Amino acid sequence: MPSPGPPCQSPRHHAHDPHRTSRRRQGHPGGAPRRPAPHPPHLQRRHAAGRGQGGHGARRRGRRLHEGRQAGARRGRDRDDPRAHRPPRRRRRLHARRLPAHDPAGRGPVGGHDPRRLHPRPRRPHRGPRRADRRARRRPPQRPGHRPDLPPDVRSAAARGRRPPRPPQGRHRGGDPAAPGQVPRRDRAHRPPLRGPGRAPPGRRRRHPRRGHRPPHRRPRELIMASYDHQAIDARWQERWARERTFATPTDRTRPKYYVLDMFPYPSGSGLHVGHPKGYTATDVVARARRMMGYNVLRVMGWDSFGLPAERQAEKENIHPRVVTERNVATFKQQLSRLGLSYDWDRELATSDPRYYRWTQWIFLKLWERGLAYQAEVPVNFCPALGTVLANEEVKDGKYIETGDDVERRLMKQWMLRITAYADRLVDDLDGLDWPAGTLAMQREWIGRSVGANVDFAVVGHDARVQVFTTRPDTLFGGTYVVLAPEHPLVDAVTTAAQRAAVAAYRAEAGRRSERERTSEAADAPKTGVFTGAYAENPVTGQPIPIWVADYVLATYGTGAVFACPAHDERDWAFATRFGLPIVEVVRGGDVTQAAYTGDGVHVNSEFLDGLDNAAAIDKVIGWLVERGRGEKSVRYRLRDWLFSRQRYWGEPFPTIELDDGTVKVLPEDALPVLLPELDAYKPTADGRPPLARAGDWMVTTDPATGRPATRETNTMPQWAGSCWYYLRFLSPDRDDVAWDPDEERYWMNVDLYVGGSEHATLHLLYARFWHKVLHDLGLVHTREPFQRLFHQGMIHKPSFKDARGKYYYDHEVEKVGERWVVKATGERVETRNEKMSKSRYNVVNPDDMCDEYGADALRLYELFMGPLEDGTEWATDGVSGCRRFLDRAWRLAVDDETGGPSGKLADTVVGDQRALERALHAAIKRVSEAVDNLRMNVAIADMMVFVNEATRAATVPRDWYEQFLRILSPFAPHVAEELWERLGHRTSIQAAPWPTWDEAKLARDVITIAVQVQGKLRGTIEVAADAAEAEVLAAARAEPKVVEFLAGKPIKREIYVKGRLVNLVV
RNA sequence: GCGAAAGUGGCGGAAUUGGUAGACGCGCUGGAUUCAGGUUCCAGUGGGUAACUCCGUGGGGGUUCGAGUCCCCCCUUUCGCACCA
Repeated sequence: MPSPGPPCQSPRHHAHDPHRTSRRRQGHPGGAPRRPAPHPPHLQRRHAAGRGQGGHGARRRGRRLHEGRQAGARRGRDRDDPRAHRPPRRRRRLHARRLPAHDPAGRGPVGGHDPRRLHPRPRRPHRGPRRADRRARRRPPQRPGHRPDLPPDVRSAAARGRRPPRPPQGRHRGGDPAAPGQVPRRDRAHRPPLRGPGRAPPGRRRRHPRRGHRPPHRRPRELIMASYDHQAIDARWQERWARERTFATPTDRTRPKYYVLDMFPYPSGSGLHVGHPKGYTATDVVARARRMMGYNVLRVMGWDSFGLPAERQAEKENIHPRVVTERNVATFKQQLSRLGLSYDWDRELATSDPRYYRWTQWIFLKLWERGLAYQAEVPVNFCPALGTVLANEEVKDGKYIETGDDVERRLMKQWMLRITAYADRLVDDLDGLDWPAGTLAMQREWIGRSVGANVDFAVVGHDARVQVFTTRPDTLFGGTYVVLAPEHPLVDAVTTAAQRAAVAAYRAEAGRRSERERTSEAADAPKTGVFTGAYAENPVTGQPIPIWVADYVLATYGTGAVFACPAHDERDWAFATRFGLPIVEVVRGGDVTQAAYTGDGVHVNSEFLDGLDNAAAIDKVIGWLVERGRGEKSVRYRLRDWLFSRQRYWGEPFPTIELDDGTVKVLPEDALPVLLPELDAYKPTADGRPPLARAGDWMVTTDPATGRPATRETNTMPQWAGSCWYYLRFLSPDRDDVAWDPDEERYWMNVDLYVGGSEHATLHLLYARFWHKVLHDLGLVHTREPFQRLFHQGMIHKPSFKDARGKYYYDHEVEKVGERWVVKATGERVETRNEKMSKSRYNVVNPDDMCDEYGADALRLYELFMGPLEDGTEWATDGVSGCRRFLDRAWRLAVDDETGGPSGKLADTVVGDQRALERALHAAIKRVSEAVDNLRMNVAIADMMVFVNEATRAATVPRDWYEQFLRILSPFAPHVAEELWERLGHRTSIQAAPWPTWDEAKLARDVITIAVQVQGKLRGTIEVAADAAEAEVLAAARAEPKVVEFLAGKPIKREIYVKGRLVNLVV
């Protein structure tokens, strides 16, 4: 898909972050191998870091040094990196001990003594940076992420960024000069010196994030405690999953299948931001849960890797687009890998790989064979800035939707695909799909099928007829004039001498206005037009009516001519009123002197149509016209054929040649793939031909059939081509003899769940459906539609800061002064808006940073916890830490903070009355199970939190219940879940454990609370047995003291009882 | 302009689809633990009020015993479409 998150796309964005680009370049000299090595991500990382001098960590640190006053302190702390001189392991371990949680009930693993007494130096969680440290570093006032306090938002810097230190707790700090409100808590200068050598350095990982600088040996396992070591655990399980091929696609065919697919990304140079993984995480939860539920799951990832940005970047750096692409893919893959997504990486594919695009070319041959591909001299949208043509769909308001570059009309010979031949099926087959209603509507609208009639109007005094298309032939009796588009071929012929000058002037004027102006200036602009002096004969009344020329009639739609019925069409009404043309009512229902009436109604003034409603009148009049040869039924579409060529290098070459006599023919299948030639430049040639024309040797060829000289096509296919069928290639990506294996296709298709952004609602999804239907007609796929269920994840937003010139700033470059935001350096005012995250808006949050700091599981949870999957929400890094705390609590249920061993909290049996805990467990199982279907992940996570809170409060937790919980947690937080599962003694992956089931009976309560209302207002609650009879409940309600008070002795007129919910007493 | 969706605490969001508004998380307040920061744990947290209570789901009407939920009008935001005959 060209643009997963549109903004990452444009090459101009690269310029904004030279650090990153250069860092990447250093880290991956020569790009990454195409078939990635099977190394787990963390290992790859190490390699990468090892290669670049200094490694990425150093580089990044260097960058941060510029970021403000925190830098000095940070650097200082780096210097006494305690890891440099670690104490012997044993001692470390003692220091690393975590205090046992306070146990109010006096039970638990605390034992007879308090280790604190033995160790004057308190230990702190060994793992995981402490929150304050993180916060301080992560978002010093000048750091990004820190300004959630947008103008309307009151939780401002005062509350967060500039929060005063906690007031002294008692007298210790009574005399502290650092009085509350004066000294930012994060100011390290005021911190007492801390921690001995055993202390784990807080924030360590942040300063030496993933690349390089890893400690020479791994932290011993027993030290992984209360706050679990996410770095070690994430890496360990990712490595293990890769080694054991845990997510390999199953080959047995006895189980039901589930094909869950993410819209594959265009690997832009900007890398991922936290907006990308939202959909991927959701599908990962579905995939992991479905596996546990016994499904064979196909879960794959690939790259939509042809495309303009790589080509432009290649020009800029003077390297091959392939190199740029490989570099970007390596970055994307590395970032994705850290999230622990359960892809079968063996099936990774890239559309720019000749092994892939060979088959894209092959499908083109099929389209050709079916007569669906043709060349035509057509007016195209040419974008001079890009040097290429664009499909209609890629142009909006005269600009390229991706970059905003201007687009103009030109006549050029182009490849076209006859998608219009499938228009009806593309509309009709939408009916069986489980897609968002809005997307279905957009597709229907885009295809724009309208059913109506072609009607012929004879021109008075000429041997010519004007054919019009109309959806309302029933209003022909109200047709009081005819309008031709300015470009209509009959204009010249019919215009009278007297009107010739006026018409010519009008046409010249209309010609000067671009199509864009004419359409986008919209319906509200006053209508313009000019009379031709000619008349046409109304085919039903026989009356002569004037012929006008007006640009509200489009030359490109229908027949370029309409008959006007001002009484029942708003545009005609506006035009007729302006130019004093007659308005004749033919459908009752409105006041046509005031406005057009477009609704249904009884026909009048219409002779043989009188008394009929719209539908019946339409039928009847068409029959009447057909009988007399004056018209016919007709269906028109807004959809046009698909302009399928681009004047670019980095795309699929067409498998076609042109012979010396101008004949165009396709190459045979065995000539595939037609490889892209190597070039030394990727710009168009001096004479304006596409870049491929630079490859003289490649271009000149012979017709394999006849041996005659021929030239190759120098256009390439658009980026949509590769994404039209990738879901099929995933079925057998390693086969070179077929595009996909038919048996695999029969088993796996169609895609059960397809998740991606709504920006593809029309383009990609329409094109892919079109190809799929062609393949279906060829017997190559067995389903009519490719994507049974579609879901759009919402966009993630963050505040952006922009000055009057449109320049964006990072949030650490601005500050809030009073109610306004200004640039720190210059004091210039900036405007702030919540915008979708993108590199170009300087408001991205990098998932790598989140993984470093909170771990992949916390990030995954937060992505889904933020809100409904389909909604856009504002990113709040604090929310990630909340999810991390939830995981920590879940961890502590099983793992003792003190020893790193079993917590002792897990019991073999139920102890006492634990029905509340059991209810929470079953509620969570139910909610999570349902979420796998309805994708309401946020509430599912909330219910798991309830269980953990409940379990934390409990003295003991039945081990079996805890394990059930771990299993439902595992799709969301797989690393932690696997680790805990293993620590509980399981040898096999939690992925192999069956999905737990819930019991509705366990969700019930014996005693329920009933709300009691008087006059509909809540006055009290009563507790009754769940199975209490109505009379009993009502009696209890009437007896409730508060209720008695509000009844005030008045007679009860009515008693309403909603079982299990409430009682309402009406007096 | 047309169409669709949505407006709920300081914030992100719940609410069994007409039945106790504010689940869960963030933030905040207090307490315990701590030399201390942090962590962890406990308690609190829609607004007004000393309290009784009253007011609260964008605004205004309405239906109903009962409305965040249904109906009508208006406002705002987001996304589509933009003279498609």
